[in-house]
Order: sequence, then structure tokens, then C-alpha cells
Amino acid sequence: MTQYADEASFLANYNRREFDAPLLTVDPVLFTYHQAQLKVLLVERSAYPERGLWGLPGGFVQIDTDISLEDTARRKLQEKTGIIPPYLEQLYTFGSNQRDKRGWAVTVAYTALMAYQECASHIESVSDVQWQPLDQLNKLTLAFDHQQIIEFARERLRQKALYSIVPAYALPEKFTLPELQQLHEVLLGKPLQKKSFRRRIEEAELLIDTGEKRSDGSGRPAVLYRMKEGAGGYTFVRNLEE
Amino acid sequence: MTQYADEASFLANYNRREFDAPLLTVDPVLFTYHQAQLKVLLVERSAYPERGLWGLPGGFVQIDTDISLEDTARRKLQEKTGIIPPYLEQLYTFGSNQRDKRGWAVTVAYTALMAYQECASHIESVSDVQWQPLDQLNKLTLAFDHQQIIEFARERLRQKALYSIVPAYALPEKFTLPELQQLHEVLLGKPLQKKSFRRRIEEAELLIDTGEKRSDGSGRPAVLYRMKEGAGGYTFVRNLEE
DNA sequence: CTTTTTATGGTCTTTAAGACACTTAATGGT
DNA sequence: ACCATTAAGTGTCTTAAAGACCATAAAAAG
Repeated sequence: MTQYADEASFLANYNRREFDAPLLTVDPVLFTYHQAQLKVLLVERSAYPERGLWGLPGGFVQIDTDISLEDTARRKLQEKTGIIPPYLEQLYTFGSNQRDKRGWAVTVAYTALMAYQECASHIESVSDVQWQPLDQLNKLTLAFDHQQIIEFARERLRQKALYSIVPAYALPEKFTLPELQQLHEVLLGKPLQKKSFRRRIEEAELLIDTGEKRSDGSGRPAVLYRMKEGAGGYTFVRNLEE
Repeated sequence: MTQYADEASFLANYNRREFDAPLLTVDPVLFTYHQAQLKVLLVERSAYPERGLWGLPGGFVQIDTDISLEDTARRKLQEKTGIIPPYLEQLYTFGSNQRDKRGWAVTVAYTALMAYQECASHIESVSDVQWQPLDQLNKLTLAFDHQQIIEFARERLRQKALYSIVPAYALPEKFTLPELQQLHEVLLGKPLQKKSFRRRIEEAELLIDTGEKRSDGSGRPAVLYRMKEGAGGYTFVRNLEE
């Protein structure tokens, strides 16, 4: 890379090939939990390249605006779902000249979580939107490397289930502890001890008892909780505390 | 963003403004541990912009080569230190139109660790290279948002010290447990229980006893260990295991 | 050869997690 | 009304990990 001594010589050379940058996109991986399944939001691509394949609801970063990378991800999700998800966190940045047939392409991937809602595909009529259950993901051929990105996000979310209640953002605003435990069990792929799970969460004081209860069919009704403000940032594992 | 139906119409429009992408750089934050201090590698910028300020040893991603983002970071570090650091991991991607006066700029930051060695500034004669102690970082004005990037990396490394021996990559190949504990204490900013620290590390079986010993001045000599292959990937906290 | 210094090991205490039986509060059938 | 069934929530003993602190080991310094 050539060096420029000052602004004048930089500007004089600004259009040279060496300043060509990769294509830059943002790709949010939006998860939800519904009917005992973890699901991810996919859109059917209506344009070249990978037209007709399903992929993540991402898009190009617009350099003519001053919104941040994170807000770009939020905006893409709002276009597809109608709402801004309550949890969004940068996941990883994938870049190579193999990802996209157009050339060197870099995407900043985000993990997002929200309560399940019916797809608002009417909002963006050109593209179809759907919640795809994660255990049936291999039945679809996804665009680009979106399959790997989703697996990467899923693995990170699994890690979070070990020491935080971040997964709760995939539930409705009010939820029960048995629901949250089921979600964690799906993420971890193994059953959890009811008592230990409840103990850790209650002692961490990350949830608020709404006073309401809910029973699904028979059995004792469960207490409805909602998350404390910002509880996503906290851990409930001793070693990871201060 | 305009949509293109097929490759032909895409190529016909490829040079339009909408495909202008942000400047894309890679910025490795290389830490080491020397004389009881955590230090970070800085280079003095010899070119516009921010000429004369100290900054991270990063640079532009070259789209005319097919090396990965990660290898780009490795290459930048090799240029400055002469060696490829044994630990390199993607940290976070920072992007906005405020970071760089040239416009929208995105940088993929990496955390790297290596054993201390004297600066090999002779290799890249145009730029000065130095190890800057982290607790004296505020005495320098750094280029762009590199101060925040370093703080971000430092915080992530602190987290790793809670549940892994990743910090050991900042030590020489052979090191003692007291040395490693000191490093963890510097990172965490608090003293650790000698017995607990040793127990956790020994039970995790992430180190190999080299059979050698070393004494610094007086006192019983300490056993020299080296890391097991890939020990950076493992945790020594129960809750985070399978 | 004793004192000092630092590394390493022993072990009791404290705290968190696992296991599992028990109680509670709802539904549904007789 | 009563009892069986179901699922939520609790009590408590056991097990495992971490904290605290003391004891021993191996070197240097005098």
C-alpha cells in the first residue's frame, strides 16, 4: 500500500485501484423460539446473485448515510419484521473472495433475538419471509455462506445459555421459568436440573415477578416473569462475576 | 438499494455510486507481558491521515489478493515484529463515518498475543515501533479510535483470564505458574488465591511439565511449563464445560 | 548451618451445583 | 364433592469446586 504524506497527495490518488474496497454487507441472524423449536428468519432472494435461494435478511452498508453498522442491522430487521428486536449483538465478521461471486465480500454478522410473531411479509412484498426451524435448516440450500453464519450464531447462543439469560429475549415479554428452561434445554441439547436452573436465576435477580400466573391445560400454573432492564448483560455463573 | 434481476444487469451497473463501499482496514491489537506490565504494540504513523500519531499496526485489506481477513492481520504483525504471533482472534468490527476523516471507515480488529521481544523496528524502517505499557496509554494521543479499540481488547482479554489460560500466549514458550498467575492478576486487577489458581489449571491439564525448573534470585525454583497444543481453546471453569 | 525467600502441597471450610423426593395448585373424570 | 393426574415449585442431602490458611520443600544469602 502506497503511503501519502499529506491530504493533498492522498486526495490526488483517491480514485486509484488500491482504494477499491470489498463489498460490505450486514447480515443479522434473528432467532426466535416457538412451538418448542428454535427458528431463524430467512428471506427469499429476489435479485442477482443467488436469486431464488433463501438467505439472511441483510444488505449493503450505505455510506451516504451516517447510521452505524448496528443500526443498519436493526433497520434491515425492521423492514422484514416490522419491529426492532430487543436484543442485537455483533457476532463475527466474515470476509473472503470466495463468499460471493461478485468478488471480495465482507459481511458483519449480528445475532438478534425477538419474541415470535407471524411473518410480516406484506411489508416487503418483493421478498418472501419465513421462520425456518433450525433443525430443518439442512433441507434448504442457503445463499452464500449463510448456512455457516447461522451455525456460528447458534453456537454462540448455545454458549450464552450456559451463563446468561440472554436467550429469554427469544421469548414473549412475559414468560415462565419452565418455558425459559425448555429454551435453554433446546439450545444446550440436554436436560437441565429444574432446581439448579431456578436457583441460579432467582439468586441472580435478573427477573421480575409480574404477579400473574399462567396454566397451560392441567397442572399448577407457573408464575410469569419479565426481564429486568439490561439483564442481558449479566451472568449467573459465579466464576464470571467480579 | 437497487435490485438486479440477473448478472448482466448487475454488471452493467457495477460502477454506480451505490456500490461504493467504506474503507476497510484490519487492526491487530498485539499484547505482551514484560516486567510485570501488560504492553501493546504501537507504530508511529508516517503518512496521512493522523501522521505522527501512534496507532495500531493495521492496514488496508487488499482485494487483489486472496488472503483471508485473519491472514491480513497476521501479515501486518509479521511486518512489524518479524514473527507471526501464536495467538490471534477476531475481536470486533468498528465502523462509522466518524472514525476517519476520509469518510466511512470500517476496521476489523483482532486481539493477538505473543512473548515479549525487542522491537524489530529495523524491518520497517519508515515507521517506528514500540511496546507501550497499558497503564501509560493515556499519556499518548492515539490515531483514530485506536484508544477505544485497545480498551475493548483489554476488556475482552480480562474476561478470558477468568476462565481460560489464553493469556499464557503473552508469555515465553516456557513459563512458570507464578508467572502466569501474576499475569492473570494484572489482567484482573486483583490478587488470586495461589492454591485455587494452580488447582484449576492443573486439573484442566492444559499445561505440560517440561521437567525444567527456574529460580529468579532466592527462593525455591518454579517448574517450567509449556502450553499443550491448542490449549487456548479450552476453559477451566466447570459451568462452561460440556 | 541458620535465616530468608519463594514454590508447592495438605486440608478444613464455604459455596455452588446435582439429585431426587415432596408439596402445591391447577384440571378432569367419576 | 372427591380423587387421580399433571405440572409447578420447594426442601434437603450429597457432591464438587473454590477460598483460606498452614505446612513443607528447595533454593540463595549471610
